[in-house]
Amino acid sequence: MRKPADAATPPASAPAPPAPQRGDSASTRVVRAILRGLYEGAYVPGQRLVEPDLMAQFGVSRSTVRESLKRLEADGVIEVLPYRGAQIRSLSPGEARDALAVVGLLVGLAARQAAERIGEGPDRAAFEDAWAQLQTFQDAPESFDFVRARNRFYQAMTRLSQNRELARIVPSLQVHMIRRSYKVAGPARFSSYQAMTEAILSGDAAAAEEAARVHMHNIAALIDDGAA
Amino acid sequence: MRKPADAATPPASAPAPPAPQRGDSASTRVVRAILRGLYEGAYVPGQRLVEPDLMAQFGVSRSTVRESLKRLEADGVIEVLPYRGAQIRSLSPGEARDALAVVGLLVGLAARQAAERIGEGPDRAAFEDAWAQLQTFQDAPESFDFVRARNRFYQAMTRLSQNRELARIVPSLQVHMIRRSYKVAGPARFSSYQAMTEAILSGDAAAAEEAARVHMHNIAALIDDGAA
DNA sequence: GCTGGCAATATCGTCAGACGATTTCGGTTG
DNA sequence: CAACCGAAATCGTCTGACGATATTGCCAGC
Repeated sequence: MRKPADAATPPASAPAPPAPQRGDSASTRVVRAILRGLYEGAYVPGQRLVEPDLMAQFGVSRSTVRESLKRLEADGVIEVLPYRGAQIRSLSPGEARDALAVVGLLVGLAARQAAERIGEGPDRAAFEDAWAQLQTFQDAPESFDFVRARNRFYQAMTRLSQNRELARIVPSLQVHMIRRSYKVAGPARFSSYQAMTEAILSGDAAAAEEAARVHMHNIAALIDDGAA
Repeated sequence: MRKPADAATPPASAPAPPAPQRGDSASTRVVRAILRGLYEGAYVPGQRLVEPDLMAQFGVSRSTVRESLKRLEADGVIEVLPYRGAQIRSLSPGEARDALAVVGLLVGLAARQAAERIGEGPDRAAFEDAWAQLQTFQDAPESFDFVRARNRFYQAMTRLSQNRELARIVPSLQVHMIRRSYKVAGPARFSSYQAMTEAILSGDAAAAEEAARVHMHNIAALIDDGAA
């Protein structure tokens, strides 16, 4: 339908069925479907997302497609250039390291404030739930559902921090971590999460911040090993 | 035209003329006009932004209005609730302090990386220009143009850091600082900027980061004085 | 054969109008 | 006076269209 294709259009086929998701809004469904497609490899960095194609693939109008693209752009998943459309952002190893430096600072702040304010809100139970959920993936292979559980874990932590600015920004950072799957043995990874969680639940702000930074530092080291 | 008004609709009149700005896209003009209106007090926190009103005020279609609202939401200027429209975000003193903690971390990182990478790119001249521009406001009263100059200063610094993640996020933080005008004597404020600039230009990463944190810490102190 | 320029095409930004969904408001009723 | 219910307001989405801009392919000239 379109030109032979652009720089990158490898998978060729539709990324996912019209998404049998819940009764969310149409643009939410499209966003989620694209994120899942991204994780599953249906979209690759640099690939262009053309509005007419997305209309056909998801069976929605251009209004909805454009709304979805705006949201994905706000989350840093795609780049939109005027009159040149949207494309999946690609992260070089150096950019991934830079992004992790940012994530590390903010997650560290979230962890610290969460520990400081652990007693104030009714969100403690939600955080414990998110942690329990995350743990169920300990021995499971990396999957999109694990990524979602991890995001919910960070979201619960951020909510615990009661810092609305963090709540606004952190979601837009988590998404990056969808793409690079950091191949690390389950227990090794989970020890970081566990340290963070325990420090937060016990109200030890300094330990919580430290655990978050160590965690991000470890991931950064993995990136350097994997592609440097 | 609408109901007698909502929780807050004080200024009543249109915030600004259709904006005789440059040849940017329509949604860009609307975004800028709303930001200016926000600074000039035409919009107050909590005020609702109703799409039909904005269509009339700026003479654009609803597509454009919605596009603009999405951008303002991504920048944290407004909040959009499903089926209930957009409203100017209000920041309590506590939330302002939280937001400043976030800004402080990120600007600190930007300053540090800018100092580390000062020699690499061709952006040094742009940063010096932005600093020179900012200095012209040293003895001028606080104005929207000053805010824009300050934003360009931070943007230049962020570009200098060559950290694309920061480049993506920092703009969405600057906007907050439009609203609370921190009443502080010119020279006192500018000494912070000067310290940051000199540290960056001389490549002193630690000093640059420290200067940025001190600057944000000072602002936070002003907030606590002003409304605590 | 290669390069520059121009026309055709693809795609985007914006506009106009419409309809159902959801919330909110105001009046009626018990 | 409080709960209920209908009307209005507003939003989310759809359809179709037009000009603006970028990209592509073709052709002429060197």
